[in-house]
Amino acid sequence: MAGEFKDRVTIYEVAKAAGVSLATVSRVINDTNSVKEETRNKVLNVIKKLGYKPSGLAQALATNKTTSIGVIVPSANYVYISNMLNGIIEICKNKNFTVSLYTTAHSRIDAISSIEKMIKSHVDGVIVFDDELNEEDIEVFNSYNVPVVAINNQIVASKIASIPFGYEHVLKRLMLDYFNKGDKTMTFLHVHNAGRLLSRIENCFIQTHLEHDREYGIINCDDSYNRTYLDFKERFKKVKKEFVIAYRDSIAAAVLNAAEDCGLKVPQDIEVISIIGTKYSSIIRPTISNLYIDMQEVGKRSVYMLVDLINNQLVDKVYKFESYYIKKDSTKF
Amino acid sequence: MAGEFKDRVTIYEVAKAAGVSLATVSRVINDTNSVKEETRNKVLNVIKKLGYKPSGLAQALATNKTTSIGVIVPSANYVYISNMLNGIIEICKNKNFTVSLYTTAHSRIDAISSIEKMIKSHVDGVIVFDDELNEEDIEVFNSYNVPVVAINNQIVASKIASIPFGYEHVLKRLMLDYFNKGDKTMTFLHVHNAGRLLSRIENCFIQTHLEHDREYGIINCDDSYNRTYLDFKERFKKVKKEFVIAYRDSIAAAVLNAAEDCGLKVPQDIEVISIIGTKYSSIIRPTISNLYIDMQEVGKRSVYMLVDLINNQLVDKVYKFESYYIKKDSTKF
DNA sequence: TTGTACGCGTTATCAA
DNA sequence: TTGATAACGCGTACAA
Repeated sequence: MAGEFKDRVTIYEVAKAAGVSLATVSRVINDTNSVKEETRNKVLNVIKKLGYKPSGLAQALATNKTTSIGVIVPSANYVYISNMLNGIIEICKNKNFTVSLYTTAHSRIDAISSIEKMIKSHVDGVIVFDDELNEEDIEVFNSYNVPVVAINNQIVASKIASIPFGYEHVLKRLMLDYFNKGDKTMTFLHVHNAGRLLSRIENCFIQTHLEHDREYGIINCDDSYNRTYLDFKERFKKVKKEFVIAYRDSIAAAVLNAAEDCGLKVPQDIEVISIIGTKYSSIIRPTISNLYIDMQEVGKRSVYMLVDLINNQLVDKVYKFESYYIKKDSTKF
Repeated sequence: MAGEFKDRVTIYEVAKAAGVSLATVSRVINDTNSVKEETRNKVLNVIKKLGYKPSGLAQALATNKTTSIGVIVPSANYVYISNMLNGIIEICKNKNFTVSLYTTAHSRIDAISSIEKMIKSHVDGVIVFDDELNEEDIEVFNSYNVPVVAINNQIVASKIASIPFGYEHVLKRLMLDYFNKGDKTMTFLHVHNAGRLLSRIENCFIQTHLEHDREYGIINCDDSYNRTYLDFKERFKKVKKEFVIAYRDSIAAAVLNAAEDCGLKVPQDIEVISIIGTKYSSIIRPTISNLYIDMQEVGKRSVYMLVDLINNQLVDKVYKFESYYIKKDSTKF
């Protein structure tokens, strides 16, 4: 429609204007081979004058490398995920990779379609932190020769590396310790469809209680601050003593706020821990005891591993992150 | 190195296997023109059997469309930004666009290099929410014919749309109201290099005070919970009455926590508002009065506008988001 | 309805 | 040190 359309400058036009062949221009761009200083400068000047920028598309098509990676997560809206994302992006900047972001919103359909799109777009590698995708799905990438780093998921395959999280060990020790010194029944907040990590931890929770012949509670809870707050305001009308294990800080905060609003004391009456601690664990009052993994570091590490995987020089395909317990004011110990 | 390299299936192999020309395969893929039902099925079967996925690169090179957009923000680590990001991604999924994410970390060098990369990678459009980039920088995109939606930044140019934020109006009314009913001096937390939005608001703050011949305070503060908390713990040894205007929830929380730890009452002794409210305004206790804009909606709107801009059918190039005041427990009014 | 041939903007191989 | 020229994988007039 608009007549002022200004076409992209191509390598060919640069060559013409500089009076050389396009091969020479290509050499200058990639400073490969040797080009006479004189012609190099001539070409560089023309490039600057014309505002030429090589087409990443054409380069990618010719070299079979896009220097872009795909990242797939359930949502960008969780603090621990954006922390990870930030780590990923930071290292990608150093390594000159571009990040394409895909979210599943806990929908398997979205997850599958994301895989399709990534393969179509020739990403050089993929970082997966999403429970909608199982081992089989991830191996689809491999069949298209796309390396994958799977976070919170231990998979072994040729072009797949993984970063598993260690929560069970710490949690179990925490629980055993509490069995000795604590005075409350522990209740686990089960969230429907919240992924494998939470399930694993829930299993650990149950298992440990069974092994030691202890009573425990499990209650369903929405993955929402407001719902959980309301549920617990109701619950705390009857229950006056409880140790609650919540998935995230927001959920833990909902329990804490409900407790306070019901006149219960933390940690005397109610104790709470958050499994995935973030900086909000220290901001919210009372501060929330939590199991911590530095997600920014996870993000960084995942890129390091992926880049090595892409270059066929990754030695150790598994890099485990152990969580550690940070005692704050929401628990006694 | 590894011998098990499996090349990508191309349209040509599909054509050969199906006994048709590659043009026909292309037609089937894009269901353009008419293809006989019989041959279509034949081709589709081969596609499925071979696991063929069209190369986005080649398609993009041929059609001059990448169906990908670039998003540039200071960081993925702020809650209000990830909210926006989530909105952007959601609509992009609907519209079948891929999102490439760039962060500047408040570095102009990073910002400039992001622009370069986006242009190289042929993004169909860009969403800019970053103060490192000024009007001139953004017009670079235009010179390469890349449409831009600028958030929190009103720019007029042919292929640029903008989403300005309205804070001043609400803030001013709030202050005037407080001049009448309030009992404290207002202090503005100045953050070095925090961008135009905060500067604008600071100006409004000063201006309004001057106009009404009122005293006011401005203090420098780091964009960090911990630093701010420590600073205010020190400050509240002397200052016992203050109305503080903070940029974000975390910073506001730092002030609130410091006040509490100094034995000051909120909102009797200390009042606090957060300019960019998020869900944490309601989670943190006391809850934080704030100026709210639904950043998820901003994100969605920005994509709608960008897509229209790309298709040359955007009618209104400016869509303003007005903030509104949400009164919580950290202020009296 | 189908096939041929060219173009998209690069890199890379081979000669010169 | 340079220049032709063939890929790279697709879309699309044009012709059949």
